Amino acid sequence: MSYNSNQHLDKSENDLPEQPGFEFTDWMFDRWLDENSPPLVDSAMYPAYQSGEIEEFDGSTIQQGEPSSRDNGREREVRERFAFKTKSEVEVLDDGFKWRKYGKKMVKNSPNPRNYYKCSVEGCPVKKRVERDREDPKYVITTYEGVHTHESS
DNA sequence: CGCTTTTGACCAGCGC
DNA sequence: GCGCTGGTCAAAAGCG
Repeated sequence: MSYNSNQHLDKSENDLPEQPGFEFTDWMFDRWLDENSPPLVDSAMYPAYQSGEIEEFDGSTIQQGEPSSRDNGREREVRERFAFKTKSEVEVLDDGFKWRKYGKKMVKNSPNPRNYYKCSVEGCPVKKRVERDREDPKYVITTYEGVHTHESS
């Protein structure tokens, strides 16, 4: 497969999909945000990722990366994580799942808060994190963590 | 009424 | 140790 994750898709805000029930398409792009970045994952892969059809990208497993300096040799729970950036004025994008917000934090180096959500379906472990881009407030950064154990809606 | 959101408290890891 | 930071909990408030 050949996804071009670095390509900045230039679409206007009018191109935002209808809600509800929009699908992840190429108007989004994604990337990991910290220096311990796991491989880039194109948001176009999301549906396949979600359904478990793919687990790899560019030969690397989509997960939380190798133990980094932060892990300091300890065991780390391996979870899938998945981030992308979106041009949007609304932070909460309806992705077909039901989310319950459970936290809000101010992050350093940014005037913007970060919001923590959890999937509210029975025992579903998926979490998501939403924040605005530090230096370009027109963008919203969404990070999914985990895989849904159920269908959407 | 049954959920969600809000919000400060709490906790654990890490650097000093 | 202590304090900072990022992540989570939970009690109360809010809303359909």
